[in-house]
Amino acid sequence: MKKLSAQFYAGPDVVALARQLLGKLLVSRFEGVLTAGRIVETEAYIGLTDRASHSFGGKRTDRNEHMYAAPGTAYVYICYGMHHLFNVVTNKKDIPDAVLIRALEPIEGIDMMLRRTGKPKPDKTLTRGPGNAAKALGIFKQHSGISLRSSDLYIADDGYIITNDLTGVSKRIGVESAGKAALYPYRFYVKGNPFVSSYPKK
DNA sequence: CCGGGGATTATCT
DNA sequence: GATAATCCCCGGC
Repeated sequence: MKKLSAQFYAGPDVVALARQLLGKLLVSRFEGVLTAGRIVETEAYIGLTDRASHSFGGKRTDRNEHMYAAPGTAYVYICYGMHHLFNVVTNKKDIPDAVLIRALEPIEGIDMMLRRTGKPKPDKTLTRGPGNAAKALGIFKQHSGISLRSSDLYIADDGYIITNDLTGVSKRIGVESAGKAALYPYRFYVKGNPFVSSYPKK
């Protein structure tokens, strides 16, 4: 099991990277406690040209500043006033592409995840959805800007493979107001996995 | 299982 | 003052 390389995050195609992050392990080691989850759902945001992105058109504010950081940086922001959402910055510095981690399958440190989320016992809602996933790993807005090559928060490859026939693709969730961009097929998920936040309607 | 609506506040206009 | 890359609970089927 090894941390993803700086070169991985520097890839120029954020949509391809979102697909490749499926099956990887997101690991946090805050306060000496290891918690880890397998990534089972992601979404790509193409910073400059994607109306659903916080950095569309080159918009740059205090809130989204870390989208412009070096590849392999964490971008965490608060949504709906209460949820902390974790993203992986990719491409080059000053190109604000990012991948939103939408769901995890709990792997390690489940007791700690329960304590953080206040849930009485593990169930499929523990790490389902981007707000829950970040909460279970103890990721908050204050972690925005830290490197994913650090020892506190990183993504690792343990050799687990998500085959193409297990990979689902759909439009992104919660971006209805983004016009045409709302229909782009930039969401990837592991078919049949109970921690995936939702499945496309028939 | 599915859809509707309230919660709750940082951020931007 | 309005909006938001969400979640949970509730009711209906």
